[in-house]
Amino acid sequence: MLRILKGISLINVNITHICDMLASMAAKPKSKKPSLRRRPQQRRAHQTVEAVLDAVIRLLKREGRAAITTNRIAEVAGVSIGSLYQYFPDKRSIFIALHQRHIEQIDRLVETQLFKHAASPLDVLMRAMIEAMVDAHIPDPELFALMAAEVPHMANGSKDFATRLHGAFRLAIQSRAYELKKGRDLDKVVFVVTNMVDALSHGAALRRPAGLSLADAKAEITQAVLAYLHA
Amino acid sequence: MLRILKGISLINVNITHICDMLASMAAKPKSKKPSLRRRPQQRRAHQTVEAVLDAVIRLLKREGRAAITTNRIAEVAGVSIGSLYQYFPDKRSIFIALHQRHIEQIDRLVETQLFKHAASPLDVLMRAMIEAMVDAHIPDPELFALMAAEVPHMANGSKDFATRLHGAFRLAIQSRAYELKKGRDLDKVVFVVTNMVDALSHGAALRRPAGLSLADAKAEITQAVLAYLHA
DNA sequence: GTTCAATATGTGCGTTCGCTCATAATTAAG
DNA sequence: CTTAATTATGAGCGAACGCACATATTGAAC
Repeated sequence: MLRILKGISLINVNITHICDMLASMAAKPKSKKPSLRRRPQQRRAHQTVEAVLDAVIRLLKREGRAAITTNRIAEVAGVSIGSLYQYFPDKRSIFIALHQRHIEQIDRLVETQLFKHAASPLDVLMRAMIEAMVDAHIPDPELFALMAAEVPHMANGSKDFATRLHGAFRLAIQSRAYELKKGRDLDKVVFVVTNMVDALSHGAALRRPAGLSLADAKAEITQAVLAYLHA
Repeated sequence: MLRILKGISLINVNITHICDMLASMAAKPKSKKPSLRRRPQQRRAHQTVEAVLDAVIRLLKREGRAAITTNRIAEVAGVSIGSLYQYFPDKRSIFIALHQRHIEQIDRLVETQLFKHAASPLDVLMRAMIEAMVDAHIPDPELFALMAAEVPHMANGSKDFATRLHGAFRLAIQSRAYELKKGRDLDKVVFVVTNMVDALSHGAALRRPAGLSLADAKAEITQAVLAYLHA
């Protein structure tokens, strides 16, 4: 998870200046943007980084998007603004780090289901993946919108999230293609299923009507996906 | 100098009403001062307002979110910053107006289909609504994300967009409930269908894979929705 | 023509915000 | 202990931005 600034075995040159120089000089060809400026080595440093990321989420929920300023983040995190900038080169990198954290969480979840149900039929796997996805979006439903807005076009180092999710579902469906009716276009199917699950997961967490329980929502989403797959 | 931007406004928004709304909204704690914001009465005033709204879209597509500042909006619109603030009390109100414009466009589209297919079976109506929705999101796919980020919690005067879309689909499905199997929960069905159509419309416009034509995407979305409805 | 309201202009003010830097405190290692 | 690396601090700077205001221009009605 931690991106390392490679090649800084130099003695004690100001790392800040090196990063700034690299950023300004090679902004075009070097798309490799580390999310961290200084690599935390001690326990308290890790705590600082985590505190900052958590503070963003807390601020977002408590005071809304407009309140998310670097000074306020540091304040809510209980660290000084200077400490914040020891580890994050700029404000955007904070969102990128948060984004990566989220991506890796979802990624782990999906892969766990793929592995656990490696021998299960399509229906069982789909049900499991949908349940996992919905659960994953329950704690912080607004987080997705925040990151989609602040991390423009997934310009960070990691691979585009939608593409990865796409790949996971492609894998899941492709290996069970024999369960589908002959002649169905895999590209279309994967496109529709991925968008369905992603959108309905967010919808279930964020816009679920009052009278609809979470379990019922999951079941209904599953029904919809399976109905399409078996059409 | 006044430049006339010949953007074809998709809809015939009543700017007057928007401005009235904005004015009354600004006066939450009983403003002692009359509204400073002007209500456009002449043709050039309407052109100014439209030019501003169009400029936001053009800026978003050409230079991204970060470039959208009030001064830059005025510049791209070919209007002075002073003129901009003659009609919009603050920056956020620009996004609200844009949001309103978009909502009314979609609203009109959906209602048109509801009316046109008042006597059609569910399948025909659904197909028409899906095609209309996809078409509506083709011109400016990134606009949705922008407004979702800038217009927090749909705090404007009009009714929440998702709720209205929800209502339209409820109407469409409810009146044709006899086509559905007995015992299906209308709330669940409407929830799933609305989210499906909305998300897949955006997906088709924004994330459609290279090898998938628009027509094919529409057809596949329709198939998915109908498969679920007839499950 | 005259007159006044409506509209247009853009300089610049006040504020906010991202971020730097000099310095101090803490920890690790010898 | 000493010493050096790591981490923490926060006042404040420069830039950008939202927006007001004083002024100029245009349009409509007579």
